[in-house]
Amino acid sequence: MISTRGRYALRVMIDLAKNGSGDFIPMKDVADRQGISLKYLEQILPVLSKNGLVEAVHGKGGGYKLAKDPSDIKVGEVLRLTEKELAPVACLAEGSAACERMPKCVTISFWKEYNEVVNEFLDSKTLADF
Amino acid sequence: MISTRGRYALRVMIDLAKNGSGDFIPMKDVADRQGISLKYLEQILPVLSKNGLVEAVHGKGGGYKLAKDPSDIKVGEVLRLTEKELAPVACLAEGSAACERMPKCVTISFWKEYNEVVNEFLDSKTLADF
DNA sequence: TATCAACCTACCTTGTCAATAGGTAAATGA
DNA sequence: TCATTTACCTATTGACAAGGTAGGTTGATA
Repeated sequence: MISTRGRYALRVMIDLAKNGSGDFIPMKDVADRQGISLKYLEQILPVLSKNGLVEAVHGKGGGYKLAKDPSDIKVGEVLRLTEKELAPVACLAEGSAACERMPKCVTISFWKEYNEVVNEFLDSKTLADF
Repeated sequence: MISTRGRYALRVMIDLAKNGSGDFIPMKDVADRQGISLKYLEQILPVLSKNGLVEAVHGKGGGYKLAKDPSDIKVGEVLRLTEKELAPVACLAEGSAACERMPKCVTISFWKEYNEVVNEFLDSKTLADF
């Protein structure tokens, strides 16, 4: 089950793509339109700006806007940044210690394939598809 | 992230397929081989026998065995029964109340497609593939 | 009839989810 | 210069699920 973090992030990005006319949009507007707590969004978005998916400007007249063309932003990028883990098993996660069962594990190659199928699908979709 | 319930269930099924010579195998043997708590497996397996994936026999000489040929048991069947939810979002789960945002939701068709991709992959694999 | 094994139910501990709350830093307009 | 706006940072909280443990009951066999 994808968590609200990832789902909200995706909705925000789509909202920015639709309502973005070049200028910066305060997150308060997006939160109102989407019916999502502003405070909650505020702790989800920094990771997206730090990784170059959106540009952020403080202060009056500031807000967010997409850093790239919607067709250049993959859904997979958004979810991998915001979702804690997309990998199906712990041993395939980012900084995971090697599993001791690894040598005789008969399921690892299956889970790797699963992971690839999911990520390929998510990377085949961009914000422009919405 | 797939939970241990689903992953253990899959490993048990593969174990039964490999060590099954036609007679019933006590779950204690499987638990020992796989290094999984017997008590935990005991609350995972009933759902598999109730849904006809394995046969169970009580008492001395009893245990479990696959109810069908390994090539006739899809990984998707095992995981859908043991995993609480495979659907990516709540509104696509089994007995879920309709989401009020549904009419104007722009992501629902995307999540449906995601769900189909995952389930098709899981149903393309059987126990015989391990 | 003793033993084995599936099955049922309750409980417990730990951790994550989904927020809420309060404050700080930066940028702008008046 | 100062008030306002907006992004960003850091707890804290309540609810709930994950991942077991524990004990007992039922069914089948030797």
